[in-house]
Amino acid sequence: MEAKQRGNQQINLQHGEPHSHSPAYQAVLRAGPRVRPLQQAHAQIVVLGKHCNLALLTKLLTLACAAGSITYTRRLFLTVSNPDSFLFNSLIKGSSKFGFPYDAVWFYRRMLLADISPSNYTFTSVIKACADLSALRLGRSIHSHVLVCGYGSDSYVQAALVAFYAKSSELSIARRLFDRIPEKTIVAWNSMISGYDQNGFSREAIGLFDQMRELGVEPDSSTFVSVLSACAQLGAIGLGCRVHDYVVSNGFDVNVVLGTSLINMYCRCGNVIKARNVFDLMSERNVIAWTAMISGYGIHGYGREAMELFGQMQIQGPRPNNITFVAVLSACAHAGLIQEGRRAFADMKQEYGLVPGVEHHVCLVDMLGRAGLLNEAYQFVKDLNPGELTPAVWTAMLGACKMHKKFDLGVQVAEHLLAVEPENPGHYVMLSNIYALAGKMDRVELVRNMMIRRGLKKQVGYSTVEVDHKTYLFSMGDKSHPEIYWYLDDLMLRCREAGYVPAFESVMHELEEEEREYALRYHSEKLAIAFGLLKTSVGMVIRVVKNLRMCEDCHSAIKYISVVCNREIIVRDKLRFHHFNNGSCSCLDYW
DNA sequence: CTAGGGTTAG
Repeated sequence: MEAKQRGNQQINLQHGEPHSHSPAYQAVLRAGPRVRPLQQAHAQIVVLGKHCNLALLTKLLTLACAAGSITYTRRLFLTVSNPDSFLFNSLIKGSSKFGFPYDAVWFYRRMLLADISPSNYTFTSVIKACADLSALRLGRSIHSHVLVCGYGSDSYVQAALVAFYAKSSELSIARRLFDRIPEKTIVAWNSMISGYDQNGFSREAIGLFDQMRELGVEPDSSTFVSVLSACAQLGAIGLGCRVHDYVVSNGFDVNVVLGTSLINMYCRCGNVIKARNVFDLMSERNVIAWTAMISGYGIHGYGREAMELFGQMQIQGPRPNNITFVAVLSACAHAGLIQEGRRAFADMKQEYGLVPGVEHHVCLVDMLGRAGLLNEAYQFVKDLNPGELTPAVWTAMLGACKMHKKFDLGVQVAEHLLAVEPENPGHYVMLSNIYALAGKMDRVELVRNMMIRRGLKKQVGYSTVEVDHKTYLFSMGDKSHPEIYWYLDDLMLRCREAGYVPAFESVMHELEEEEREYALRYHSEKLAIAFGLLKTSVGMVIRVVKNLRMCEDCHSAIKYISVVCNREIIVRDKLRFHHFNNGSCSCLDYW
């Protein structure tokens, strides 16, 4: 109320001359969001004896916050003798907006201690801070405070609460709250849809989007961003394209965020050309947009295109950051661009002053390892600081050992990993695969028993394929579509006639000899491809998404399938894309 | 003389 009255007064002042501002106020305005000038302006305020003027101090504090110096903001705050609700709301808003959620909460507590009642404005900001922190307990208590203060039906507070519960992984609470909103704003819908998406529930995100459309609620660009992200996760290019068409034909502005999600969607659904079209048409491109496009080339194995774009970025684009270099290095790793990768890693440190993290080390080991430079990879690992020797780096080293059948080192690394992360089933699978490659079946058995004793299971692999805008999911030995089995049996026979030889060593260790070919034959990606071939007409591309990495046998089999059926098959596995056509794969067996 | 809420990309 107090605020409203003061707001009205402000209207009367609107015709005042700009120079009616006091010198102290002008000094604050001139300083802008920069710490040093603000300090000088503060000194002036004190000299002029205006240090009790709350309006002036509020402006000063807001700018200090915007300048990114929360320490200075807090110091200034402590000099204010009797802060009012205006000041607190500005501070809470500023800290949560500029990335200081802890301070937002701290100021909120100070506000309560000062016996000043929070408003709906206060709550939206402090709930956002809780969401950023995933601070479930705190958020819950603030939620009850919201109800006590009578703001439970404020639409802004409701949307913030839905987002908060979703970001704290409490999706059912978020949903219950959402369902109870009688008049749902577009932001409430967006909060719930993005909540599903961010927690990996892509289908639920899309389902809610459909429901929203059925009710005639008009989506906005933020809705599209979440839906496109869900499409990207699922590889649902059909829906992705429809969203894109809708955006274009309804004249939505493709801003940086929306453009970047389109790029990401097209790349992860297998269409880099369309992604590049979107990139070229964007009027504003920031570091995130460039990085998305570079990473898109990388996961398709188009290393040269990735490096060319990166080169262009260095000349006329925004400054690359750590994430850009992850994209660049992994593009090099997947395309065998060793020299370029080494160079980029050096530039990252020397030219850009960036500090490589775990991901960069993993990329480098991966790159050297794939290329067969095992000694160099191992030397690189040994040269890292003890603190940088993370399991992820060793896992990359282990992958290289397996790929190049480096038995002794592989066993050594795997045993180290088992000691450090005994709960990670992936390490056991790797170790047993290495033993299997070396023909040490007694050891394979040993590792398998150890895994069982510790109650560990390997991750379940599954694949999806899109037919007529619907996605179908398959897991190994899946019996949901019996009609594909005879087809697949026949198909594999034709592949064998064309020269395909099953790679038995790719089978997981727990199987008996005679079961092996069947286990291979019914891998989820083969089932999904068989289904796709059966249900789509000649000439249509088969697109499959797998949650894990493809095995070597499937990779070889699919090359033959592409010949025997004369079809283009695109498989996205956990790491990258494989475009199969005419008996070869775009990864050139370099994966 | 002060703020003006919630959702969104690598």
